[in-house]
Amino acid sequence: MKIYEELVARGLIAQVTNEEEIREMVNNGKATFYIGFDCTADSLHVGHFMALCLMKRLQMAGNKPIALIGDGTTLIGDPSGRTDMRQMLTPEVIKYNAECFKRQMEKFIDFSDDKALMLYNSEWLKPLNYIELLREVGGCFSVNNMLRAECYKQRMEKGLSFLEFNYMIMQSYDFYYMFQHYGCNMQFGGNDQWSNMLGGTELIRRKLGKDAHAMTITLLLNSEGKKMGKTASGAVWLDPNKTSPFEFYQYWRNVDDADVLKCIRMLTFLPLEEIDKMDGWEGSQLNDAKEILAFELTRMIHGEEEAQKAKEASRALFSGTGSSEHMPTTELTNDDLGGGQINILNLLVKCELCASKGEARRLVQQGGVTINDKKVESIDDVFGCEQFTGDGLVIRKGKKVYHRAIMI
RNA sequence: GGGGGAUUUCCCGAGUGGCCAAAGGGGACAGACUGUAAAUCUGCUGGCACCGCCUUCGGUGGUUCGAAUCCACCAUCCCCCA
Repeated sequence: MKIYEELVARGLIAQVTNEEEIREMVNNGKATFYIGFDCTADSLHVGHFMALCLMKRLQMAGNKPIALIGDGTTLIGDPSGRTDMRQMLTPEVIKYNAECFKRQMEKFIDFSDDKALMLYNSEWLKPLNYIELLREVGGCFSVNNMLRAECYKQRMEKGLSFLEFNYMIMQSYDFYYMFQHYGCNMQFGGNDQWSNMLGGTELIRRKLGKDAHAMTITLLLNSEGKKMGKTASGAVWLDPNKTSPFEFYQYWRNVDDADVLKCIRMLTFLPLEEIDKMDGWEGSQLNDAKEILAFELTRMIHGEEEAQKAKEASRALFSGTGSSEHMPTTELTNDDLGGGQINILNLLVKCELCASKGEARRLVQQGGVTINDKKVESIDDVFGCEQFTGDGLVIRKGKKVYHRAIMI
């Protein structure tokens, strides 16, 4: 099976400009393609990870990836999929974020020997002169068409500033520029980028009379149609300091039954034959598939060792043996235990398991807190400092959240 | 530039002078049931020293014994006309 067919079989491809030509290109390693990354945060997240995987798959098939760090476009802000204007980031923050991205990508994509490129679009966007730009490419964009684009449509009611309206032009210019200077003949991106990407192929066709291609990656949606990779507290990050390997593992261990196989297919590098076998799994057997998914992804991002640890910690906790070794831990000091003891409510707040004492009170009253396998019955329970020595206390909130508190 | 409308707690959305920490829904969280799944049912959802007090209804001032509600100005957004 060739790479293009594999991508289709994995359900990764959403839309393409010209299937025949694209298949021909990628299957024969003739594509130089780029994926843009807007540096709006200081770490990549799961959505980016899909893009990175795709880059890697195509790179393995002999194609040349360009990771485009959008430090220039981020100055404008992409309105796609947003109902509000993005917060404006300062150039310093953008620069810092771009560096963080770079470090994470290098672990994943092989940039040696020109096998892949990393470019920054500020390089060519910043020197642009307004009048010159308008004269050069302004005529190639039809405002009528732009307004019909899906990414702007949803903003027509809420309001769209001229600043954001220009995002498509900047992104198109990126493609146009790289087409000419780096031989970049294809663009990849999330399906929500489709209209922006077409802007680029259109610009190249009008200005240069040449064909360039675009292809979008299926957005990873769960069975309810929501974007995956998000938790209540925000995105699932690849940076272990922002989302610990254990949390990362647990996120995937907990996906809905309906989504497991799709995730394995789209995100892991397991051979398709192996995945097809899992397709027949049902009921609680799917738990094994979830474990495989969680392990594979954790391994790819945090390495074999961390993945193994996360898996063991998870198994230990949920099978009841309660190994506290890899659990998130809060270290308490003497100050926290004024008078040699601490109240259950303060303890929960201190460990950041609850945002306020009121929330902690509620939680305890509803029977949602267990300490060392014993349910906390009263909001007046207190714990003396001697209980925090050694392995400390294992606090369980609800069914799945484990936390350890120790004294230092 | 002119005219009309909007801004409510995580989100949507009721509320037009006291009975408002603010209906209803969604989401989140917890309990029961389970397979660390889904569905369902129940509870819960500003803070605290919790039968009481404190801080919230875009911002700032004002009217009033009392304001999310009335007035003035400012900000942001939407619609219509240019």
